[in-house]
Amino acid sequence: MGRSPCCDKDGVRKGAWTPEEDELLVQYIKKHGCGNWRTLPKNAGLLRCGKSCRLRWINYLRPDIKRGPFTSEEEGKIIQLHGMLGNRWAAIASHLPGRTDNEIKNYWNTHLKKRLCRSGHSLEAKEPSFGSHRSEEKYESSSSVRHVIQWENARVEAEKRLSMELESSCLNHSSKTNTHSDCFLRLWHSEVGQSFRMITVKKAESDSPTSQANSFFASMAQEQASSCNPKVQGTAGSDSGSHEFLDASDSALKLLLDMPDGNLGFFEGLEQNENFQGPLHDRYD
DNA sequence: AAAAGTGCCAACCGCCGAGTT
DNA sequence: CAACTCGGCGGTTGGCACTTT
Repeated sequence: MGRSPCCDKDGVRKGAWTPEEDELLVQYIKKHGCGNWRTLPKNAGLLRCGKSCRLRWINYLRPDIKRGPFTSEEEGKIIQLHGMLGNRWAAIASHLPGRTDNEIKNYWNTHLKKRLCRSGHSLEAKEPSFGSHRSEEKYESSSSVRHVIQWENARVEAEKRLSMELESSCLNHSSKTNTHSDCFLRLWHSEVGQSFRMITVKKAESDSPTSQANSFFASMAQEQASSCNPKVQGTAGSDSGSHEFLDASDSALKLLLDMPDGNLGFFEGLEQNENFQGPLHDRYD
């Protein structure tokens, strides 16, 4: 079931788009819409492959594209969403109107990732470089977002360690890994992790003056919780239900939120807890 | 002033899932 | 049911702009 190339390599232009090409593409789409990307370049008189046209339109020419630097609110959203969704740029972009997945991916790789790595183990101790921009100061001051960054760092580290461990366990023909890192990942995907995300949202709502913009996180978290865990699904729709759920995990979450950086020893005890059964159990066991 | 190094981002590439034939 | 097309996605890269030496 091989996949043929989307266009003939011969006679197809590559590289940067010229203003003339942009104009042709915009005019064509304005007139006819973007129905079939494969035939579009031919019909529009462009020597480009359909994919290239689609990308150019989506990432650059679309009228609703938002230009200019990312706001601190957008940065915060990206960090939180990346913490929840990982590298699912399209999903992240769908929550940031006017921003493209490519733009967000680039922004993450060139700015946010480096910043998070740099701040890595010293988030509590303010580094001068970290707080050099006003936007950074703003979200650094939000404890909820700071906690998400902590979690994001820990999660990325854990994923890294886990992949190394899985690799070495494959080499050693060992069937099971029960380590620090997958302990963290299970916690992240467990009810406790999910409720942490929800509480973070609630905190963000009350911390920030732009609570309306943050309210979408609540639904995101609910969505995540219900899709990840059937136990949560039953209560996801009702306010009272979700409150009960939050109350039940409250003490554990207080511990989590106040946990000093890198102190994963806390998780060891939770492994005994029956609630601490995230989807990763199925995934890695 | 020029070479080397670095950062950034637009665009490409290859893979995947859904839909169609 | 297999073969195929298409749109979409995420990872990667080429080249330009800027900074440093």
